[in-house]
Amino acid sequence: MADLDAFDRKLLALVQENARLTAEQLGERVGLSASACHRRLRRLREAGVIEAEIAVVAPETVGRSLTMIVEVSLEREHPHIIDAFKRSMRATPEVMQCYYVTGDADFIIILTARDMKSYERFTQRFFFDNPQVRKFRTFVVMDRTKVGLGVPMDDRDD
Amino acid sequence: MADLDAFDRKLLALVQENARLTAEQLGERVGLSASACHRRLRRLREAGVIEAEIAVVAPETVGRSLTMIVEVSLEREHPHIIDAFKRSMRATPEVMQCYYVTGDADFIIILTARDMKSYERFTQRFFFDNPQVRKFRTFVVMDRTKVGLGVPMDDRDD
DNA sequence: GTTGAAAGGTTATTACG
DNA sequence: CGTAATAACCTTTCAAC
Repeated sequence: MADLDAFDRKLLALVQENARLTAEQLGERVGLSASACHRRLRRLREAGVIEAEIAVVAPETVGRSLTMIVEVSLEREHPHIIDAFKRSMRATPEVMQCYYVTGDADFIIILTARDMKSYERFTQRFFFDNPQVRKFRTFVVMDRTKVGLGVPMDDRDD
Repeated sequence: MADLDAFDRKLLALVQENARLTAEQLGERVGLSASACHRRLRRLREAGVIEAEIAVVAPETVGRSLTMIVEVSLEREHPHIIDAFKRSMRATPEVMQCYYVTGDADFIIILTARDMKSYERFTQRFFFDNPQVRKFRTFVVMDRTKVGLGVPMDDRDD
C-alpha cells in the first residue's frame, strides 16, 4: 500500500470523478504545477493505485435498460467449483460485477439485460443448467441511485 | 437511445476498457482515421452514451481493504422515506453503489471500509440509528471476482 | 450525411535547474 | 518541486465522397 500525501489524495479524488482533466486544470485545483501533477499521476498508475482509466457507458443508451442483482448459492463450496463459477462470470460480458462473499449466499452478481426474456435465457444458461447452483434470488433494479467505483479520499477513519 | 453502428460499438468497447487510448490507436483497431474516431467519441459524449471518463482506484491501495454488500429493508415504502434514504446514500462517500430494488429487500448497497470497526460505526449511523431501517443483512466480500461498469457492446440479443 | 488529410493550438512528456 | 523545451495529441477546417 503506497503512502499518499494530501496532494495525491486530492488528485485521486479529482480523477476519480473526471479523468479528462488536464494536468494544468488539476494543478490549479490542488495547488501544484502541471508537471508535478503529471509526475504524480504517472507514479500512481505505476504503483497500481490507479488501476485503470475507463469510459462509463450509460447502459440504457445502448439498449440495456434492465439491471439485475442476483444472489447465488452453490451446492458445495469446493475450491474447484468456486473457481469454475468465477471464471464463467469473468468470461460473460453481461456480468458487470461479481463478488464472492460470506454470509447467506456465495456470490453476488450485477448484470445488465436488454429485457426480461433475455434475462430468463441468462438464468437458464448459468443457473438452471448448472447443477452446482443450489438456488438464486433476483433483485430487479428500479433505480440506480448511485453507481460508481469511487473510493473516498479523505483521511478520516470511516 | 442513440443508434450506433458497428464502429461506435467497437469504439465504446475499447474505451470502456481503456480511456487513455489515443484517437490514432483507436483508429488502427477499428479501421477508421484518427479524426473520425475523435468525432465519434465527441458525439457519444454529447449524446450521453459516454457518461463519464474516470480513473479507477484500487481500494486496498488506499487503506480500504474491506468491501461490503448490504441488503436493506425499510419499515414502509413511502416515497418520502425512500427519497431521504437515497439522498443519504448519495451523500455518503464510503457508499460506492446503491440500488433501489424490487424483491426481498428495498436497497442493495456496496461500500468500502478501512476495517470492521469502521464498518460497525457505519451500521450504527445509517442503520441502527435510522428508525426507518427495519433490517439489514451484510455480506463481506472475500473476492472481487469482477469489478467494473462495462456494458457489453456486441449486438447479440443477450 | 460521412470520410481522410493537413493545419494550427493544446496538452503531455522530458530535461534541467 | 518548478520552468522551459520538445514531442505528441487533439481539434478544426476543408475538399471529396
